[in-house]
Amino acid sequence: MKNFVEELRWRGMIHDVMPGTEEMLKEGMAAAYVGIDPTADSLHIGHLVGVMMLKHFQNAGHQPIALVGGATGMIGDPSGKSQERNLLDEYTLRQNQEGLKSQLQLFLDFHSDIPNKALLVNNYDWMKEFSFLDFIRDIGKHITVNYMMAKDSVKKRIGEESKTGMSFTEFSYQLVQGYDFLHLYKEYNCKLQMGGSDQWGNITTGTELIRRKLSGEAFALTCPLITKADGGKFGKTESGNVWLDPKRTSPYKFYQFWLNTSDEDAEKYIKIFTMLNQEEVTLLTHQHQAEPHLRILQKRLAEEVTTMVHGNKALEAAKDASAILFGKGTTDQLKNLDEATFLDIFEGVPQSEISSETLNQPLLNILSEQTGVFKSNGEARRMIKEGAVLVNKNKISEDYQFSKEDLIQNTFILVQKGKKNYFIIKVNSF
RNA sequence: GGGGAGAUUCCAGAGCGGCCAAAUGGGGCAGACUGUAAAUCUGUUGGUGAUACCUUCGGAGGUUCGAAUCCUCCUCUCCCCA
Repeated sequence: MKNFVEELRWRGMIHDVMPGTEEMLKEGMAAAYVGIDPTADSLHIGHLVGVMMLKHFQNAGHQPIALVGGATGMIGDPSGKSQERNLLDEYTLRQNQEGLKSQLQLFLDFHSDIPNKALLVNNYDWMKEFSFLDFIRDIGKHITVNYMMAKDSVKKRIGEESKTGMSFTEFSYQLVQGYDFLHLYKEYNCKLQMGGSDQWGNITTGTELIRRKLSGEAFALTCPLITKADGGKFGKTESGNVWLDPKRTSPYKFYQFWLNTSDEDAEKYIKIFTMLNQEEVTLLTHQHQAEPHLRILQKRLAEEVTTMVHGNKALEAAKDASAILFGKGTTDQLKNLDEATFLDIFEGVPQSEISSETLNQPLLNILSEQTGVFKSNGEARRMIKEGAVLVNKNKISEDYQFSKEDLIQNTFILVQKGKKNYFIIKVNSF
């Protein structure tokens, strides 16, 4: 059995850990859980840290439990939810749960007969029948308001500078989450909850509850919140979240996301998001520092994560596409691609279709109204003036007019908005 | 229940009768420089038939030649007292 805490420690994945956790885990197989909000039917990379913790946990010979927060997710956003809405939500919830599970299987072993196979549970299952009265009597009784108020998450919300206040629902959140822990402790002998550092307060409410109600001992471990060196929010791009679902974020975009991390972040991320061992990471980091322009870390990071999530084939496709788009790709090369390769490379790149007659319309018209490359004529005009718009890799000016000459394989036009944003116009010729 | 403060463009936050599509900062996007990095500098950041017009400053009315700015009512938020 590997030392789980030690493993996370060198990876920089420990923010805080409750004393005794390491010792407890050394005693033998244990169970730990991480909560996931089922707000969508796909994970996004913000979830990945928690998932990786579970993966390492299973790797170390322990049993990982992924808890889908169906109940907690419902109260997380308390504004304006009617009963009807909640019913609908249950249906969505189940679907989301299925989506999440299929993705979690990429990381965790749910099926084999090993004793530490992963589990997926949904707190909605044990919360839905729990009446309010029963809850405040059986659970609320064990935790004082004073204790709950002392939490940072609460203090911040009721303090002087707070501008929004805090509803009772939000206040009770930590207790509901605490109960989850108690429940898993009883049902699965789960003694550890993990999560982001912002979860520390909620987790310790759980351990406290277990101690007061059952005189049991439970533990907490949190990882630092993932940040970017420039202070930006991790996991967001201009088009929103980076999802694991290839329908939401194409493998190409996914690959590009990791490839684009800054040097500083790449050193951190490769430890967190890949399974590479310490020697490999150290070696790669040294190589990278010696020749930073080769971006060894970013490439390896992108390869590892993309393979893990989308598989080898998708990785190769993403790399091919990247080479053509960012390598020394020229207009000629572009035009020489056969249709299959072209479509393959640009899979996931936004597309829109127009008819061949439309091609004769003014440039701005085509770029905004007809295809939605730009939100408005004004935006299109501005960007063209800035030299940010390329057609088939050539810069264009405002008086440019599309013609048959622009069609790749008689069908496609490749429009670039800046260096990184591609767009395909498919011209139907009939 | 009483008293006070407030709701502005993606966010924060100025503006308090015309010069306001609305300062400033952040964020976003783009250009230059580069290594598809960071930092830096520059431009841009409601819409259009663009020296003008249209829609926008919590909602609905009103005053005025003219309102984000004044008045009335409403909705919501925060703070203090009970």
